[in-house]
Parts: sequence; C-alpha cells; structure tokens
Amino acid sequence: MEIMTRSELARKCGVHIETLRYYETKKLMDSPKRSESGYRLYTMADAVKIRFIKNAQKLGFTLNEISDLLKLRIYKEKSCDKAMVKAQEKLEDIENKIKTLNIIKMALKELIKQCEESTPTTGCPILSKFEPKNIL
Amino acid sequence: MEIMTRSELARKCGVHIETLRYYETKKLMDSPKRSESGYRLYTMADAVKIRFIKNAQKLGFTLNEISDLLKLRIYKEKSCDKAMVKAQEKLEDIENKIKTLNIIKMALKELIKQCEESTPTTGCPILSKFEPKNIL
DNA sequence: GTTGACCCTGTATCTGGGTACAGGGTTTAT
DNA sequence: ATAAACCCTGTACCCAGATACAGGGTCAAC
Repeated sequence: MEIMTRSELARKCGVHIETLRYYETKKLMDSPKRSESGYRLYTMADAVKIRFIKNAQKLGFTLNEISDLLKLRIYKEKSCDKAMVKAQEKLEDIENKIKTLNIIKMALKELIKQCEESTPTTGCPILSKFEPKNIL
Repeated sequence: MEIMTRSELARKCGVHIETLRYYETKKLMDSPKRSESGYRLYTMADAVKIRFIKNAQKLGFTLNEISDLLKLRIYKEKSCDKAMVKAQEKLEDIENKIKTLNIIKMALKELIKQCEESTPTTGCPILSKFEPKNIL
C-alpha cells in the first residue's frame, strides 16, 4: 500500500478522484511521479497532505490560505510564528462570523416572536419586516 | 421620482445595475414596464422589493429561499404560518452554523495555545496538528 | 483476446451571486 | 448636431470548490 494509484488515494482519504487532479492544478499537491504508461503514483506523503488540506478546511481555511500553510510546512524552521499569525487571523475571522450570525439569530428570533403574537388582521410581521430600509 | 430608470433604482437601493437584470432573469423581480424605446421603468414597489431581497439576504436567506418568501408575500392571506416555518428553519440553520463555528473556534484556540507553549525544537504544533486523520 | 475496470487529457458544467463587455440604440445637454 | 451619458441584448467571465464527461490508452482477469 506504499504506492497508490489515483483512485486508491482518493478512497483512502475520502475525497473524489477528480479532486486530486484539481488540487494538482491548484498547486496544492505537487505533480506525483508517473508510471511508464503515465499513471500517477502516490505515496503516503500525499495522503498526509490531503489530510492536512481537509483538516485545515475544517478549521475554515480557504484553499488559497491552505496553500500558504503548506508552504510554511516546507520551511519548517521559523515557520511557527507565521503559522500562529495565520491561525490568529483565522480565529478573529471565525469570531466575527459568529458575531454576525448571532445578530442574525436575534433578528430572526424577534421576527418569530412577533409573528406568534400577531393577530390575523395585521398581516405577517416577517414579511413586512423585510421591507424597511435596514433591519440589522 | 415615482418612475425610475435602471441606474436610478440601482443607485437608490445601493445595488449594481446588472444585479437588477440578474434578479429579473432569476424571477425574483418581475419584468418591469417598458418605455416606448424599450427602457425599463421601475416604481417604488420595485425599490421595496429590492430592499426585501437585501434584508432577507442579511438574515442568511439564499436567493432561492427569498424567491419562496416573495411568493408568500403575494398571497398575503394565510401566508404567515408558512413564513414563520421558513424563519424557524433558517433559525435552526443559523444556530447549527454557530455551533460548528464555535467548535472551530475552540480548535483554533487550542492550537494557538499549544503553539505559544511549544519549544522551538519540537516543531510547529499548528502545522503538525493538521496532519492526523481527524482534528475536529 | 476480449471485457471491464482502471487511467489519461482537455474541457465543460455546477452552485451562488453576481459583474463585465461588445455592439448597438436613445436621450439630454450644450 | 454632436458628444456624453444613458439604455438595450446577448454572452462571457469572476470567485470557490469542485464534479462530470468525451474520447482515448492500459492493465488484469478469465
């Protein structure tokens, strides 16, 4: 299992076969060695890389950001500071997203509450609340 | 200002001119009346609709979902129940997103903490944490 | 020795939410 | 009366992150 074909690596890592080629064109994976007949030959190092990418995605990093992280991984010396900065930036990013979603959540809850309290004659507050200039 | 041209409506609502045509093809806006020469003629009702769409987007609704909401707006009678169900579904949706982001936030914080505690000899924990099979 | 399961490349398509541009017609101001 | 500033249509392009498909080559099994 040390050397794998494209579909084997894809299955092993739980990704679509075409995703591997996609990552290759995106320069996230480097071009693998080829067999005589041109088949891509992957190793465990490639599996590790895929997991790296997928794990970073789970933390909300985009493929472009992951590309930067992967470059850090190559220059292991002194890369920790940079990786930490990126992690901190991403943390702020995530925290901002959470704040925004909380505002949205409150607005939705308020709408639903008003809707529950409304009388049939006054029309739907949800629909009419969407009409003013600014709701958030 | 009762009757507006495309760029006037766009400016008034703070959207790109082409967005209006885009919404028209997406059936979010109905085709406006035309002048003799074929120019689109918009009214305040269209401005209200754009605001409706933009406000619903702020609450995290997709254009497809907004399309459904707009249909409810037409059949005002008995539409409140349906609108409330959609709002509740969206609320759950938002709450799930917040939960996921909180998990991500915690994972990032943990990584950063480990990074701060690490010694230069052990390598970057952020980068090596991205390698195992499951990090969340 | 042929059938089926792979692999290759290039290109197209998808979702979502737009934006841009070409090639033409119109309106408005000077 | 002509130039700027609009408008029209159709189509292409953008981002991200893939996924699909066509038309061909290869490999392993029976």
